[in-house]
Amino acid sequence: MKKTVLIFGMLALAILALLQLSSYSLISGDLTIEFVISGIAIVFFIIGVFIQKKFKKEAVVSQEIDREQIDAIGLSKREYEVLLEMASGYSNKEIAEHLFVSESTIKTHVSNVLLKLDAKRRTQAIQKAKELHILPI
Amino acid sequence: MKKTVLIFGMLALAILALLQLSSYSLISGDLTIEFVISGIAIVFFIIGVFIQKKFKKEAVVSQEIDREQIDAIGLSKREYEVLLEMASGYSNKEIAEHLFVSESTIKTHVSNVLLKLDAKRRTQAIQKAKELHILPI
DNA sequence: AACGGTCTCATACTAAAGTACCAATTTCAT
DNA sequence: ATGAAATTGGTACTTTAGTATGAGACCGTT
Repeated sequence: MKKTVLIFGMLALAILALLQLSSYSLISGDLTIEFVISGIAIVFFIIGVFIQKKFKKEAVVSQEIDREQIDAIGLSKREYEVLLEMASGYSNKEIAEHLFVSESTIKTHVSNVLLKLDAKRRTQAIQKAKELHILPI
Repeated sequence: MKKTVLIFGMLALAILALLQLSSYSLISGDLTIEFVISGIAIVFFIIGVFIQKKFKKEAVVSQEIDREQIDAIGLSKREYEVLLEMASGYSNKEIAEHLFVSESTIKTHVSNVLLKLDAKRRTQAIQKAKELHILPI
């Protein structure tokens, strides 16, 4: 995040410098008008591409999760937490430790998640959850 | 695809027209140099953003799988196939049926995949594979 | 021809996942 | 406050998953 700010700051400076440079070049007559304009066009085109790329990457990574879908399915808060842990690749025992409950409890939650997502295995549940856009990434 | 070509053609024409227009404007002295340059900069910046967006949209949907990563990890062709099936949520038995081999064979492949991805469970393997960009979406 | 790698399959385990039922608490809205 | 839903937990059991080990068959390379 700090990196982004830094890059944008430097970019802004570069743009200003470029504008100044081209104005002076034109006035002093070192370069033709067409050449300068073409240069400007190319540089700003590249900058546009670059910035869009940067934004897109961050937008895609933090893909929206469909909260309406979650309670349309009927997943409770706790069950959803367990689903997230499952999707992260943790075992029932590990999930139990993370959430400070017993493994039995996790098994109950997992079974409920499988029922509600109509899945036979946790891997299938994860896949279905992904298709329903209720999982990050 | 035909649409894309059309858009690009019209864009190229627009760019040329813009360049011509600004040259004439400058020569005839209707506009100041700074104004024209700024205008050009803004327009081309927007064009850059637009084009990048167009390309990205198509690229993101079918997110690239990093084939180099696959053999950097040392996954064989068959092992990767099994990994894909795992990620789709299938059981070993189902994968065996899909690939026309025995469940024993699948177990062997799965074990190898887990080893190579340094995972303890298939869900963890899937998660890691996702982070390594070797899985579609 | 010999070798390494891959793919195949089997047996015999251990470990984890998942099911079925039951039950006590807690939470929360009507 | 009362009832419904959610959370927690347990036992007992079945089913998958995963490990370890060994081995035969195939393929391409040197």
